[in-house]
Amino acid sequence: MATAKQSIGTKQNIRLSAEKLFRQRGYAAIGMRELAKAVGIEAPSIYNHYKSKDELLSEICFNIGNQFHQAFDAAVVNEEKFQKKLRAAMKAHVGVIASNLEASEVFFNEWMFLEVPNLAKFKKYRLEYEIKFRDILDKGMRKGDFKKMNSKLVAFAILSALNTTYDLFASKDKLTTNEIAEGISELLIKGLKA
Amino acid sequence: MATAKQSIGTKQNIRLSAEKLFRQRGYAAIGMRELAKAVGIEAPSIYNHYKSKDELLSEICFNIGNQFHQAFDAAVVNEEKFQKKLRAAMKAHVGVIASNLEASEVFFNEWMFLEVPNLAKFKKYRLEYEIKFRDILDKGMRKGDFKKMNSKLVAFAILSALNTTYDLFASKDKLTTNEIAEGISELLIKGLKA
DNA sequence: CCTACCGATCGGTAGG
DNA sequence: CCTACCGATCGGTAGG
Repeated sequence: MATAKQSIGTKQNIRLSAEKLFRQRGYAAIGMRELAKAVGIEAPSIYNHYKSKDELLSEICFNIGNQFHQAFDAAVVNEEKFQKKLRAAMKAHVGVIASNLEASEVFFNEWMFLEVPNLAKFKKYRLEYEIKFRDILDKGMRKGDFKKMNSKLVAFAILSALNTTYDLFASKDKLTTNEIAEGISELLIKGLKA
Repeated sequence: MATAKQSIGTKQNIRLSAEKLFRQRGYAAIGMRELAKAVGIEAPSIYNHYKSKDELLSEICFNIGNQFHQAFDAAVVNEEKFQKKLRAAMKAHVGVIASNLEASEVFFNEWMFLEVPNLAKFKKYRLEYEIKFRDILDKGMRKGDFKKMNSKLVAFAILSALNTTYDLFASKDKLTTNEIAEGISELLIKGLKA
C-alpha cells in the first residue's frame, strides 16, 4: 500500500517537475539527470514510470490537448448564437491555460520535439482544434453575424492572441482569467462585427 | 581576394544554414557538426567565423530585432493619426517577418537559449519594442481615437497575432504580405474603435 | 580550412 | 528504487 501510494506520487512528481523544467529552459535542454534531481531520485528510476523522454513529453502535450477539446465542446454546446459560441470558446481556452500555466506553455512551445508517431497525432489533434474555431467563424459569416473575412487568418489571430496569455498571467499586473478573456474577446469580436 | 571573398561567403552560408536548421528543429537540437555538414565544412571551421554557438544565435536574433525597430520607426514617423500610425507599424512588422521567414521564427522561439549577457540585452530590446506599440495605444486612447482598454493586453494581442503570420506565409493558401497585414489590421483596429 | 582530440553529458539498459 | 555502465554526441580547443 505505502509503496503503491508512493509510486503514484512519484509519477506525478516527475510530470510536474518536467512541466516546470521543460517550460523554463526547453525540452531539449533538460536531461534526465537534472529532471531526476528535481524529483529527488536517480535518473534510471524515471524509467520505472515513463518508457522514454518522449512518452513523458507526449503525456504532457496530449493531456493539455484533451483539455482544450473538452473545454471547447462543453463551452459551445449551450450557446445558440455564433458570437456567443465564439466568446464562450475563447473564455474556455483561456481557462485551460490559466489552470495549466506550465503545461500549456510546453504544449505550445515544445510539441515539435515529439517523436514520430506522436508528432503526427499531435499535429492532427491541433489542426482539428483550429478547425473548430474556423467552423464557428465560417458559419457565423455565412449567417451574417460576422463580417466576411478570411476565416483561417482570423482563427490564427484569435488563437495566437489567446495562446500568449501565459505571459499576462505571469506579469506583475495580476490580471484575472476573466479580465484577460473578456479583454481579448471584446477586442476581437467587435473587430468581427458585420 | 578570392580567399576573402570565399570567407565572407562562408560566414553568410553558416548563418543562413543556422537560421534554417534552428527554426526547423530548435537551437538546442542542432549540433555544430550537423550545422557544419549543411554548410559543407567541418565543425571546427565554424569557429573561424563565430566565437561560439551563442554568438551565432545572438547575431541572428539581434539582426531581426534591429530590423523590427527600424521598420517601426520608419513606418510611424510620417503618420499623424494614431490609427494610421498603428496600421503602418503593424504592416511594417509583418513586412520584416515576410522578408526574414526563417530568422524571424528563430527570433521568436529560440531567444531563450541566448546566454547571460546577450539574454538580458535581448529582453530589454524586445520590451522596448512592445512599449513602442503600447505608447501609440495609450496616446490614441487618451486622445479618444481608441477605446479605453488595457493597453498592455491589447499590445500583447496585436503582437501575438502578428508574430504567428509565419505559419500563414508557409501555408498553401499563399496569402501575400499585404493580405495578411491588412486582414489583421482590419480586425484589430476596428476592434479598437472608440 | 583541416585532423585529432578534450572532458562532459546525453538517453537509456542491465541487473539486482 | 539503486549502482554501474553503454555507445553516441555535445561545444569547443590545439596545432598546423
